[in-house]
Amino acid sequence: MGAPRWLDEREDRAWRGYRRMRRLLDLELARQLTQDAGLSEADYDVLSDLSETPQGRLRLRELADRMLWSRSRLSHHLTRMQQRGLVTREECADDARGSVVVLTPAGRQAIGSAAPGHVAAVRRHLIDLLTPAEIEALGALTHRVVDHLGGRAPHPRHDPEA
Amino acid sequence: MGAPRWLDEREDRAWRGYRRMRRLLDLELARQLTQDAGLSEADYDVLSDLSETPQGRLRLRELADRMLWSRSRLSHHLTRMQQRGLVTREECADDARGSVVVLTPAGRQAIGSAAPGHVAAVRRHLIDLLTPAEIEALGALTHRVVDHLGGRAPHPRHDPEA
DNA sequence: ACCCGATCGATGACATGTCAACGAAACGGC
DNA sequence: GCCGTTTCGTTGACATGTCATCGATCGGGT
Repeated sequence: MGAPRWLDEREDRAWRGYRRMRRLLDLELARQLTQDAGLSEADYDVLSDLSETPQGRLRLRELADRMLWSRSRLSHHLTRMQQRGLVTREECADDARGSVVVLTPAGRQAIGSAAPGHVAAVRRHLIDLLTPAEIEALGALTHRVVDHLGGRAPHPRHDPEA
Repeated sequence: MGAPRWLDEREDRAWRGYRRMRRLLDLELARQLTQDAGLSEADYDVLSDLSETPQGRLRLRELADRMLWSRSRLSHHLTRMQQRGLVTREECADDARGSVVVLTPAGRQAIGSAAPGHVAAVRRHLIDLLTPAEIEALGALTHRVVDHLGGRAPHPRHDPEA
């Protein structure tokens, strides 16, 4: 590679802003969730994805893929959530290797009461600060990047080699 | 609070896109850094911030604040980086409590050889996928959010109480 | 039916991040 | 100067994430 093309002033501003926003937003949303609902962001995401399915049940593998988590991470995390009574595991009917993650009533309750406050915080600290055009632009740009990156294997897998 | 104002379709698209982009970009950049330079993103950020100062030296507290890290996290991380010879600690002349983090030659070397590849990856997977208008918008919007959130205490401190 | 490679999920060792507590030093009112 | 408060950085216990590995099962080719 020749001389590296550094970021110009505008690019640098966008990149730094992005990273700083990321961090601050994370801290604030995590703080809000813990305080108001006793959930971590990870907990919230698991419950949220589960509750978006009609039955509140998903194969572990399916859930991991949707969340872009490793199966290992999800397995560990579910063990902890299970101990708190938010989810349970069931054996999978059509695949004896698999297990199904199931939302418990307590889990439904938890996500139900956490969601309004969380969404309000997302609005207060992000969405409501943006113009409609910016929201549109953010949607477009992030999805473009996701499509660009998403083509690759969903997980840290060794690429097929060049 | 009354009925929660959920996100409408466009807002939801932006929010989900943001979170997915975040995750994918992280995975890819971390992969690239580890593979090509043997550094984690955390390592890179520490070295990067240090190398942006004229002397390659910063008070621990100052560095932690810039990075939005807790002092504890930074202290732990520096211990590990120190063992790898990337940084050292020196006593602080004007404040006997303090310590100064100093970039070693090896640290300079590391960031120097990692930077081109890292910037190239940032371009390839983000910046170069955006139009100039989008870069401008991203810069504006992120900085607005940062200003909004940044007013609060830089760290998980108990708020002065209402 | 049988193999062989791939997939599923769990697990343990280890890396990293958080949180509360600490001792030392600095600051500020008196 | 002295005392109480705050700040600085470190530390240890613990929570969380990663990575390599495992046993079980699945599935396709023959």
